[in-house]
Amino acid sequence: MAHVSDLPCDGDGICMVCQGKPSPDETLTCRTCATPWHVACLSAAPPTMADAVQWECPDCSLLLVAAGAPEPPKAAIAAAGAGAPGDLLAAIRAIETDDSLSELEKAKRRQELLSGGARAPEGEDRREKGNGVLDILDGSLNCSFCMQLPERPVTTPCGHNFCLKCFQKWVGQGKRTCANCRHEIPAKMASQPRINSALVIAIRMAKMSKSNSENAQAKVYHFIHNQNRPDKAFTTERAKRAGKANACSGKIFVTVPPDHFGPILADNDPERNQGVLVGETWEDRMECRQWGVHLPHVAGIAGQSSHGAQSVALSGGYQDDEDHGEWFLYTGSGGRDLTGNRRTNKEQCKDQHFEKSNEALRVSCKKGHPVRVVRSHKEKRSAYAPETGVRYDGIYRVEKCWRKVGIQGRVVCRYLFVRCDNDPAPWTSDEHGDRPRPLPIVKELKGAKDLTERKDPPSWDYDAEKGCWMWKKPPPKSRKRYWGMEDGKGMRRSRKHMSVREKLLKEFSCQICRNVMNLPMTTPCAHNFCKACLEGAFAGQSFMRQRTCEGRRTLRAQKNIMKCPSCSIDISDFLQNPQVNRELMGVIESLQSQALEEEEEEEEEEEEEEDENSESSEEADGAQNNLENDAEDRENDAEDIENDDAEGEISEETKLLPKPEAETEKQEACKQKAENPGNCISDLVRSDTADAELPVDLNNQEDAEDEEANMAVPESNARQLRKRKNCNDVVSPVKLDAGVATKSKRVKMAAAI
DNA sequence: GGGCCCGCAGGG
DNA sequence: CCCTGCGGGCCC
Repeated sequence: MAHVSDLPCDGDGICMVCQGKPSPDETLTCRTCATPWHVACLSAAPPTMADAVQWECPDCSLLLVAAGAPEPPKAAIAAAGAGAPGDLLAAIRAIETDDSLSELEKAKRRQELLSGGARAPEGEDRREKGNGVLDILDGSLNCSFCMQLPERPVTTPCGHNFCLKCFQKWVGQGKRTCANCRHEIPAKMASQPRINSALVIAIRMAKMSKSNSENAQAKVYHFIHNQNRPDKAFTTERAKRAGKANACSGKIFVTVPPDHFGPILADNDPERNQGVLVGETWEDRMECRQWGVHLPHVAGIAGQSSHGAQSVALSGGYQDDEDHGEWFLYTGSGGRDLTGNRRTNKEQCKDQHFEKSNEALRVSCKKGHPVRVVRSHKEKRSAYAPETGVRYDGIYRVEKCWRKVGIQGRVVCRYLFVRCDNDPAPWTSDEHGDRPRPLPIVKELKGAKDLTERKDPPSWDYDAEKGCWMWKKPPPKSRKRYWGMEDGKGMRRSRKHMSVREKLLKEFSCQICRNVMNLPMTTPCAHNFCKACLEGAFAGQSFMRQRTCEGRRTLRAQKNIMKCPSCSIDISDFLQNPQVNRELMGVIESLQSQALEEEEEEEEEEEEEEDENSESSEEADGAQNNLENDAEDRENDAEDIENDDAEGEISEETKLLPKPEAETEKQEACKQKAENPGNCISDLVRSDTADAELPVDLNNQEDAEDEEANMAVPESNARQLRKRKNCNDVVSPVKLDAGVATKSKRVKMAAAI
């Protein structure tokens, strides 16, 4: 708009344009948001006194043209309790003229209205609609610009949420204050906003309908021996230094061949029988590799020049990369000086050509193969990169590729990737995946050479009838052998519903105390913590990552430096006036009450079930596997059932524990078979403590027990692995310990909830 | 934060 | 067998 340079007065009455302090006569107060503005510095001051009374500041007039929204967001305004933009204004004026309200109350109401309206009425029964979380999202979360639920939400340090695009537009106009409360937006956030993934999950949870169909299918397939690989990458003995830098890459958990194209489905995931879900995050490339998503642990492109490329990693290695989420421009590899002992080098000294992995990507482009994409936290310039670790973002296709002179002056290979996945991307609150979209206009194509575009129909394409992306041609035949486990026992394990309590812990836990966030705050770097953790007990301190002697990662308080506990970015400014993210808090509160209700319901159901035949489930499972009828297998089946339940509802575990004999028997067997009996003893001890603590509310665990609490969720999984290993072959204690560590450290952010 | 160094997997 | 590689830990 015209008011690019317009800025209001700050909290101290200082004009943000001229830095002077105008007298009351020289200021104009917006009738909508009540912000004072310096008349002399306005690009368009009202012509008459009468106009001045009715004057509306540039920000508010901007609000009403709904920056960033293609059309007036009538629906959102309707949801906020007003019928049209005019009604919204009328509502604001009504607040202004209400003498019964104090200035503070007025401001509060104005903000409620502007941020999408007041919360749902207190007395309303949320469950009646069957959409508990959605109700609290009824406007309270909306972006102040477009009045819709934030699309790719970003959170300002003052705790207000906006769409990424609206925010960027605002910042692009030179605005450096929050559109809601006028707090300053840090320069770093203005230039590099990061999507608040916890909020994405919250919004999607709210939007998601309850009809989550479970598609548990079992299929027979071949396995090859993968037992001789440790679960975790481990340090070689001859390495001079410890750590993953000198590591073996670890066991591959999925049963896809290394040249598998497309998503990794439940059929190929005997560990969990759910496949790799969009949004799943791992600590590093090694762990990402273990789930078969992107195999090379240094290279960015996985592929063969004669076959095609299966996956790419975006981790900020090439400055030419350009990320727009649903589409991005990728740079090929090569042309760098890697002489000596270097593995990477930022400097490009040679031209790139379509050869090796660059050619592999071109093959995928020509054939229209699906390419898996992971983003790493190392990509700092992209708003779509995860805050931590490596995240699977789904399937993309290479629509075009070409060569051009890169930023460093040498020729680079370039690829246009466009997303085509059946699941929504981790940054969008859409419930559905991609639809075919027109190709973006790429400016640099003008100066491109060696342009390659697909001529034949793609092998992976959208089926309009079925409404999903799928193979339209047979996928390229694998030239390699399967990874995978020798036994198929994992296949019988069915995917369990995740309880609301578990979802809460998984998606909304504070990264300091590891409990569900209490008064959540979002840092400018888009990490979320409890208010108390950030400013209370740890006031004036910050944290640094540190390894314990066992190699576990902990957070240690570091005095006098205020760095984000998650990413070590300086957040001193934020900590001076940290604000709670009320919207996120609303979602968490609602989920907490939902969890309580769910748990109550389950207790009732359990009581009912107890009357029925308690042995039937075990019998039924045994019948499915009549080919393997020996006693050992029967025992393993029982174990699988137990572990399934342990991974599911927490309350289920307590229920199932009245089987102490079976448990002890197995432990005894393990003890005898394992080289180091200590593992099994600790196993016993561990399960004992877990049992003892389970009835306690997980939220109330002491900080000192953090590590134990951390272990509690993935433990059952790790325990099962260890048991299985112990019963199948003899494993050295080093490998066993390593297995536990991997499981406890893996960050999982399953997008499908 | 930058430089150095390491093992490893995979392509060719 | 050699070369390549958008890792990762540690030291400075």
